[in-house]
Amino acid sequence: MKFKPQYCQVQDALSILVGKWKPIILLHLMSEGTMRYGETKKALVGITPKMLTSQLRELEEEGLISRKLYPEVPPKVEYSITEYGMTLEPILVAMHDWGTKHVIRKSEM
Amino acid sequence: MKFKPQYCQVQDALSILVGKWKPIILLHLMSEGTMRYGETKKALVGITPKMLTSQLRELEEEGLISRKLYPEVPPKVEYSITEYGMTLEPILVAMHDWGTKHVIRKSEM
DNA sequence: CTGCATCCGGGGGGATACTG
DNA sequence: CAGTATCCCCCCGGATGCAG
Repeated sequence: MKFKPQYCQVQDALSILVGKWKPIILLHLMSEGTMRYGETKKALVGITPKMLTSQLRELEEEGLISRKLYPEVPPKVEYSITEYGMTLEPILVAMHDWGTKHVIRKSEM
Repeated sequence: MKFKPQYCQVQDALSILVGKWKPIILLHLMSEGTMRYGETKKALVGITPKMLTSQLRELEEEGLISRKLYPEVPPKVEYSITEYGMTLEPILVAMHDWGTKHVIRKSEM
């Protein structure tokens, strides 16, 4: 094994992904490319506007996604993943694979 | 891209790894195999006994690590990673790789 | 040596209502 | 359409002290 835990930056990756909706937002943007606010809201069943906005803002501040505002009426905002955001793909893929293989049976608890 | 976000279990993996010290504890146990309580405490600079215990307990409850108590005086407790815990290795490796490549410059902020 | 008990503060996240 | 504004609760994580 080639870990050097003492120099471990695992926490950095984790801190970026922590947030109830962040990983799934990133996955959506990775596969869809670009999505509008309402589009994302429909995709994330159960999310409140406040949460969606805050999660998007934090992802944007980290440089993982970009926000493009069209000065129109009605308003139009598009979110897309950045190159930097794409670097997280291997992690999300690993988590996605793990999640599908090791389904947690919380419904039985 | 082969994601199906609507069936996404990414959150499951994330929820298991969330905890200030969990990833690094798992990495240590993955590389060392077995560690005593005090050994782990020395490895995790700055952790308090309470936190170490709580994180270990939660990892144990998830079935990721196992706890072996030796009824001796003084007490001796050994923690080791389980097979189930090892299934998280790809995720932690991915996060570790990402972390070392994309070092976050928070010290400059 | 390996914990548990207690007190405490901050913030992530939920529900609901309102706005340019 | 794309968000704000408020209120509120839970629980993570820190500090300190005690115990078998």
